[in-house]
Amino acid sequence: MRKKERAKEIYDRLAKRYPSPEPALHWSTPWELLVATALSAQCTDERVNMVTPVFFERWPEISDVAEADVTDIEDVVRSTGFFRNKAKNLKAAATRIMEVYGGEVPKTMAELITLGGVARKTASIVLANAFGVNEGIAVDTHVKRLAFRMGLTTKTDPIQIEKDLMPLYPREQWGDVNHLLVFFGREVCPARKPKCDECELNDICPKKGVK
DNA sequence: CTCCCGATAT
DNA sequence: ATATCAGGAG
Repeated sequence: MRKKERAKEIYDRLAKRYPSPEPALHWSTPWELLVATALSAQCTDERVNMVTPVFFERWPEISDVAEADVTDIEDVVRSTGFFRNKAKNLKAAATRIMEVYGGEVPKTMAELITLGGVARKTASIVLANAFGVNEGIAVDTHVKRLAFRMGLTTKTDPIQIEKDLMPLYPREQWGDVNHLLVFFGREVCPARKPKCDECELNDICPKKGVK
């Protein structure tokens, strides 16, 4: 089976499994999604969802974060790991949004990645889910692993993987490609013990039973 | 390439 | 004890 056909088959089967995929992170505004996604680096979404309510109760507005003491932010986000980087980045991002973007989260990839701690992955998540804009495919640890195992890429660099994936799917599906691969990665094809015996992609998986 | 880094499963 | 979890920057 050709790569593009396999890519479509993967999407169709997973879309049937997950009819209305939505982010597992809890959020209600573009800023909240940006914060939640930034905190999710090397951390489970479950833990992020424990931290963000505390974060947004303490600093409800972007301006509150811009003016907050970095050590206070560190205390709140500590349990998500990389807490010094995350606290510093969020304060810097909030400050830049206030000073440069009039207090509104920018709606383009080019602008979003100028914020501290926001690269293509986080920007793609915010754009697709908060603004309904597909400028890229968010390549996180799950997308990276699934794309490799399913033979959709041979690369290891997320930017290169994204370039391999984008031509395989119509732009309007880019946001869902991320969701579907993330959910399926978590439930059926995790890093350690993939459940190949109960996998509905088993017959089209180049790596079935391997690794 | 290295470093950042806590929480949890194995 | 080690690997992994919705990454990003120097």
